[in-house]
Amino acid sequence: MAATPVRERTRHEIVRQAMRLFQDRGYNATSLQDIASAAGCSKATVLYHFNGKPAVLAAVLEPAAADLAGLMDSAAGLSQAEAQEFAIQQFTDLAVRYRGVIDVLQDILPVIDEMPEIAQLVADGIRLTDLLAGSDDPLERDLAKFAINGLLGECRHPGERTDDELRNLCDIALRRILRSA
Amino acid sequence: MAATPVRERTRHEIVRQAMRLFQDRGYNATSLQDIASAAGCSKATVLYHFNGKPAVLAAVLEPAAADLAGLMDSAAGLSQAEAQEFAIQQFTDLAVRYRGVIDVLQDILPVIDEMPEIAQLVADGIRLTDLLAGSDDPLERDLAKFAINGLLGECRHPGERTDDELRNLCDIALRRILRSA
DNA sequence: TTGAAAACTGGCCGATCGGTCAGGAAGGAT
DNA sequence: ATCCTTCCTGACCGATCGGCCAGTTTTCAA
Repeated sequence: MAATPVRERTRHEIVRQAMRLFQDRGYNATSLQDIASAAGCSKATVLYHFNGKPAVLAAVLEPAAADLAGLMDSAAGLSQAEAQEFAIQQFTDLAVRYRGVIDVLQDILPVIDEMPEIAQLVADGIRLTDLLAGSDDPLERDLAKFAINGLLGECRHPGERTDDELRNLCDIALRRILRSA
Repeated sequence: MAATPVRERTRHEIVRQAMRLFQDRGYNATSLQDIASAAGCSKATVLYHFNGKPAVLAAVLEPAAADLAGLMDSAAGLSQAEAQEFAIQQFTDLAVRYRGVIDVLQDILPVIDEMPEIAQLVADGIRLTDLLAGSDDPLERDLAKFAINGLLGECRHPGERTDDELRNLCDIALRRILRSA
């Protein structure tokens, strides 16, 4: 088969279990041993495939980071008003699609600046906030940050809401707080 | 002097330094040794005055918890509409007054249910959410939770905003999202 | 001044953490 | 079957954590 399937299979299982555990207990409360046990391998194997615990986190966040980066590219040539509407729609969609992953971000925030592995994701997130603001007014920018914080918190406790319910809630909340409906 | 001033003096210094460190680095990233060093005593002394690390956290949160509890008492006999307006004003005020303490709560959230020491604070916080909703409509209740999450996040990074700026931002954001202005 | 209570401390404990390393097992091309 | 690469592991390391305890110092009322 293409390249080495065994390598990818193990890596994928590690990432899958890490995502599940990060969601359940948070990043800090999940040890490499926890991930290894859940993935059916040894802790040394996890560290063979990933260069440290932050690298595992980066792998977990990678699909969301890639989608967000693509989203920001698409918004490049838009006007401020267009970009805001685009951001509301696409970010709501992104939040729903990666609701579990977003949940993981919660207890990384205090040390997120010390994680070069996800610096691009953070940078894109900040740019998205600017788009959401739809204005250079400091108040509107703060409100956009307020909205994102609310949305991040709302993605916690997955399973309490269906995807459609979450999508609807996010859309309403963003439009109320951003005054663009 | 009244009772034992030496005891209270040490306890107070420990709590003061713990609050500062919890704000700066977060609860989990702050060790008992860090607190002890900052307070100018030994780790054993911290554990002599407080029955474990969660007890230190509870002491740090205590003033805010007491004010919140009093606030909930005051709202007892109000109508739903009155209670909502009351909640918006008082919670904004509370958030500003204890902005540092609220910041501390952030990285406790994943395990907040396993901390009996602050169960009352959590319970009052949930009741406050109900008041803010101003309605039994599930959507409005979710939006209230959304607003609280946004406000919690906004209290992060103290010092970037003055108290008045924060108060104004919270008031505007709450009224926009709760549709009660 | 004295002696008991309160306040405090150094040293130690078991557990757990992320991470390293030498070497064994598995797998595929020849 | 051979051999080299890839994959994987048990054992171990140093550091750090929260917490405990025996014993010392300080405080203060009698």
